[in-house]
Amino acid sequence: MFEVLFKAINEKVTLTQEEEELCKAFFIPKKLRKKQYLLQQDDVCKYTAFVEKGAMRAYTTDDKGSEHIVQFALEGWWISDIYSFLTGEPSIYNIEALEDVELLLLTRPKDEEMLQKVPKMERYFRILSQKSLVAMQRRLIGSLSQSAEEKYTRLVTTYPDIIQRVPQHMIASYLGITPETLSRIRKQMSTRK
Amino acid sequence: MFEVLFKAINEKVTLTQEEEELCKAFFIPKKLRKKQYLLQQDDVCKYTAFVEKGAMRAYTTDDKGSEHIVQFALEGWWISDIYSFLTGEPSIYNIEALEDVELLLLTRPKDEEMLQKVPKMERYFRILSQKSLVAMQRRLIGSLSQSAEEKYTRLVTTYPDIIQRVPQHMIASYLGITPETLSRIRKQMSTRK
DNA sequence: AAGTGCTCTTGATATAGATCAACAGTATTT
DNA sequence: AAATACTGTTGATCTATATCAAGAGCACTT
Repeated sequence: MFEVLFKAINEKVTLTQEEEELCKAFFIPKKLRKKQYLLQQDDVCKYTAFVEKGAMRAYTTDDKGSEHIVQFALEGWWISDIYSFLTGEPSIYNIEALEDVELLLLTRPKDEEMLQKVPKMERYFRILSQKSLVAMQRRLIGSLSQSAEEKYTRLVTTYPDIIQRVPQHMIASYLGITPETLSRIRKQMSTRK
Repeated sequence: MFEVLFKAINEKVTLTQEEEELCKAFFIPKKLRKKQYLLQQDDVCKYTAFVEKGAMRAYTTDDKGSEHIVQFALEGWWISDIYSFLTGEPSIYNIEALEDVELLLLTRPKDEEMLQKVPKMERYFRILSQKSLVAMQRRLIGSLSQSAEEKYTRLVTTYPDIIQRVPQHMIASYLGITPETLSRIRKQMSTRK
């Protein structure tokens, strides 16, 4: 149940056996079936979720009704709307299960309590957010400077597992291009080499 | 010298007088003249900088030679290439003073030492990176879903001070559009209302 | 086994924004 | 005070990608 979580955490900080046990108490295990939602637009994000198994996505819908995927999360990743989670403001995101998933949830009070009792977790989350920030910066620069094909190629090489498990039109939405364009690009790439 | 810094920190965590004094010792004050660089592409980012006074920018140059601005930093902001700073890998960014600036620098060892001695700073940086992450997500979604005009309008309303102090072609670069397009957009907007 | 959704593909056409080029003000430097 | 470098504007043309529309292949459901 907690294997993936502590494996992930211990890559960044080293928890003692006691600390691990302490932490466990704060998480709420939760299963979702494919297509179920952890969070819907305009609700407050009550949980930060760690994905033990399965795949999820976070996306917004803009005024014209088109979806934009902010993040995918496979096993070993965290997903939530931190802004809404921390401020209590309604969220602009939807978080949906793309497969049957097993999650470990933290509520706001549990999160705070855990940071109090296990200060190493403060460090863990600092490192984690800095890492996400770096990745997000890269993605932004990519979206400003790269062609649709370059963006796709980079995604394929950095996260091949996502390509395998997620429908193509969602990949397109993540990259900020239309499904049609992605389809044409893939065709080109395949006939070319 | 440290007014802006501690004002910024105390908005997120509360430091005692002793803690403030402790912290001070870790920072290296540094002045740069307009157009001087704190970091150049391919060098390792040795410092994380807090801007006490002035304005800076971080940018990359892509294969085709065009510049993409990742971040501006006015007084009260932090700037660095965290990735290079934390890993010791060469940086892909340039960090340049846009005006004469007064900085407070942290080296890697000083940073670690400070986190050890003043654990509240761990919390401060965690909160700070989460906030930056949220802002970065917003900017990404904007860049995927908004028209050039919408992006510009949003920048004007969220950071009016940046617009005042930074040349227009850099604003364009930050938004991921050409200077010509920005010029035309501004003209349109002004004649329209 | 037929029906109803998804998911992806392909074609025709439209468009926002890029690129290239020239020029005019303003600052900075010498 | 002249020279040189920035910065922003405007026009003409080009291009990557979007949009609209139709159809084909699967895969669940009943």
